[in-house]
Amino acid sequence: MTSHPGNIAAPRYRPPTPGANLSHQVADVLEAEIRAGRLGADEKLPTEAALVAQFAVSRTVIREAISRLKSMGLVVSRQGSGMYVTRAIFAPLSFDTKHAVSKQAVIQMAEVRRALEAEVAGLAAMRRTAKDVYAINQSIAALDAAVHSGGNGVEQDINFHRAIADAAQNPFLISTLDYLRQFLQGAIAVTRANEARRLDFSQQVRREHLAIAQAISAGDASKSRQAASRHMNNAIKRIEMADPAFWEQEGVLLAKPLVKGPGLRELGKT
Amino acid sequence: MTSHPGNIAAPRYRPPTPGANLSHQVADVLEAEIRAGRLGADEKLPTEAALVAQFAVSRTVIREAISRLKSMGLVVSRQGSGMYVTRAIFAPLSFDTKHAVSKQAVIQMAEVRRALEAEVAGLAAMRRTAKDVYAINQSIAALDAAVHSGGNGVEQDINFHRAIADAAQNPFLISTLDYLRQFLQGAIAVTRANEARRLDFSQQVRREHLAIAQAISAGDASKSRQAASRHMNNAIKRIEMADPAFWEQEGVLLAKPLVKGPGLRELGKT
DNA sequence: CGGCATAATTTGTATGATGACTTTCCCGCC
DNA sequence: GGCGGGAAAGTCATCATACAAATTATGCCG
Repeated sequence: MTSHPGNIAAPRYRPPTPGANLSHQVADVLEAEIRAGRLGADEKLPTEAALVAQFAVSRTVIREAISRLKSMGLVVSRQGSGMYVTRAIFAPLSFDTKHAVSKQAVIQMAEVRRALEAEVAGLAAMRRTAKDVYAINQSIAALDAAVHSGGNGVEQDINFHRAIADAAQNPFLISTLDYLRQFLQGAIAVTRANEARRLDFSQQVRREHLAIAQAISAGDASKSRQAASRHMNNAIKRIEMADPAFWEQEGVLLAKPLVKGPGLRELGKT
Repeated sequence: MTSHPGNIAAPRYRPPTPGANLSHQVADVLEAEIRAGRLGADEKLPTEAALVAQFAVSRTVIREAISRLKSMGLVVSRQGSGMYVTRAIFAPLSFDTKHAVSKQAVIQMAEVRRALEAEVAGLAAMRRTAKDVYAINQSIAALDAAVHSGGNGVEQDINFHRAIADAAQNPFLISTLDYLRQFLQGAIAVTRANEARRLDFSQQVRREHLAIAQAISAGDASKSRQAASRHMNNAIKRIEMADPAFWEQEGVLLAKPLVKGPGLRELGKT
């Protein structure tokens, strides 16, 4: 508490989240209120002035707290009217990876992916259009070409699986797989690098891909599921036998930025 | 643009996200910078003063924009030092449900769940401990008791599946299923309400649950997968034949608040 | 060259003022 | 009495300034 004049501000102590700044604390309290269901389904929050009084902090703090809630989508505000609780109170999914990501974590994520890849393969077999089949075969060809020209084919590998997901016609499966890919991209790169050094590995991966594509093309959902599941099983095995030294380094599977520009020297005044 | 004295503020126009307030726009630009990989791996952002100059807005706006980025986990700030880009740049998963959630969307989400429930059942069969088996059987008993005493058993149904997920020993599967449950909770309630009116439905659900539990208990991964998959398949069918009138109302599967308290009358001064 | 006090820098918080937009309410008119 | 219009109050958005608190840089002195 500061000692500015003109602000009496009865003494208060702050149990919640002691190691954070004020706006963080206020935001946490308000978020808890909203998620708990108090603080109504759709109607308005107390005004800024009221919150200032209740929390005994400045408008700055209140506004930054509200700003957080707005960015979470829990609150919308209309100028001149007030601030309103949104009813879209779904907490987003965000894997907890604060401790350095271990090999075990990658394998566990790959287990999630195994389930989803089997599902999309099965659905793709039932729902694929001629265009889907074409896209899948195209992506295999692109992968072959990339490998043949010396690339690691990570991007093409990803596109292959994405093409299958597209054929499954389920946006939620697609976005969930996209989410997982953020974490597994690094592992994919490692295993493909391994495969590049072992022709037999590379060939086997190609056979697995072809098996999935053919089963989907034939419309055999059960066989597609099996083929995809087997592919992911083997992928997990390949991860496990990857260079142990690789897993030592910090932040293995963190998506690396692709480019590194000049910063935002020229921004803002667009 | 205002006409306050003392702030020259060269004329500027703002193409990005025209229908939003300034802090939102600034936050969007900065977020794009960070996600694009410009604006470094770990080092510091321009100071607030510099951003004020570059964007030609007030410090309030800059701070609220940064506040959003902090709540997203893209930025951390240390008083006296500066603001730093975090390297945890994983975008969280957040299903797009802005258009009224349709029956089709629920079924698609249930497809995602089908894949994951089969996976957890299979893993649970391989990894379950004696305690896990006990917990699963307990949850079935609790569900029976709830139904017998006239409840709909939604909570117990959820606990049953959660017990299985726990046995699978994969935190990422658990959290992904928890995420899905937010959306499907409403649908679960509806189908269970249906089952309550049809004794044969209720019995079949119970048989399906028992089949899963027994397969897990026996350590038969393959059978567990099949049982779980079959259960979810039937669940989807039960959703499809649910009262069509139900799907008319707005925001069907939105998790309803459990309690509704007095608001934050007494908050802040804790 | 090292250590320590001090200054400069930078984020955190508080406060007041103004603009823009919305809602409410009152007052005159029909 | 009802209704429309406009003023007034309420509210969020933005700007500006000041000070506090923490960190970092500086420079003096031994």
